[in-house]
Amino acid sequence: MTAAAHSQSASFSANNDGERSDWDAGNCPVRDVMNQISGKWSTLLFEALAAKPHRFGELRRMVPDISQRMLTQTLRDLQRDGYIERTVFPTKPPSVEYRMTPLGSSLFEPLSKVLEWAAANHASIKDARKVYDESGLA
Amino acid sequence: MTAAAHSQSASFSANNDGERSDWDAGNCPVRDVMNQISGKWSTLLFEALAAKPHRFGELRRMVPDISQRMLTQTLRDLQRDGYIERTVFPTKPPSVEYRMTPLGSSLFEPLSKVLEWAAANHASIKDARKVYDESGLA
DNA sequence: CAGCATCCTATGCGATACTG
DNA sequence: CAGTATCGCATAGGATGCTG
Repeated sequence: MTAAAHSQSASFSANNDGERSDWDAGNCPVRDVMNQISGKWSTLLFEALAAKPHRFGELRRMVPDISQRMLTQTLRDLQRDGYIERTVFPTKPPSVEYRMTPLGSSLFEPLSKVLEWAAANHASIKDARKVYDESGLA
Repeated sequence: MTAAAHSQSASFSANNDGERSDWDAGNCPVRDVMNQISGKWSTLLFEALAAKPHRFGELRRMVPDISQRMLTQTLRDLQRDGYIERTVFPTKPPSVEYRMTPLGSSLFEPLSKVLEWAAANHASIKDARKVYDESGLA
């Protein structure tokens, strides 16, 4: 179907039957997926795990600003959606490894392109903001 | 630099100088850009405007669940970042047209790939969630 | 038609303290 | 080491009513 199923015309709009506003919540693929990967830390963790698996403490050091609460929670959410896999090694003290699943890797492919775009065009955006803010519309 | 500058190793982690946690806020391109496009409605509006320009009321009908408050605000934010352009036609009553800028289109290119992925893999994700939730870890 | 102003709630996220 | 449990706040976003 591609994204075209969402874009213009009558796809997610006109419904002359007068029912189903079923695009709410988990029924809209775009929102359902974006909602997850758009968390404050999800993409950073994707990047961190893209190259190779890492342990909890490693991820913590790689993304220094994250709180352990959010690290735990974000990892759980990503695992729940099937993007990453959690493996516990019953050593003492325990060690836990997180790695991307095939599903996660397949998402990261297009996603990484967006992240590259972000890095490449960050300056343009900051410029645009400056222009907008200084045109007296603030 | 690409996304690799963010991923593993010492890029955004180890800083033996012991200063700058400057990745906070608007200095991290990934977070700065993602923060915007990850709003609840941003991607839907991107899709809506990708094909052709639209007026306020049209967008409202294309994304029925959005409140006009959020429609206005999201459009303003996207305009501020330089993704879309707002043109007022001084007719009576007034009409306003929104259209993608080149910057917006260039972002939508990689972004649309993610949205296509979302549509294509939505089922897998819902499955993964089901499995996770039913494995008694809920 | 295309908004702006106000009020209110839900929740994402951070800080801190405790555990197997 | 790799978490869990509480508390608290800031803000994204919804509902409603008014305007040029």
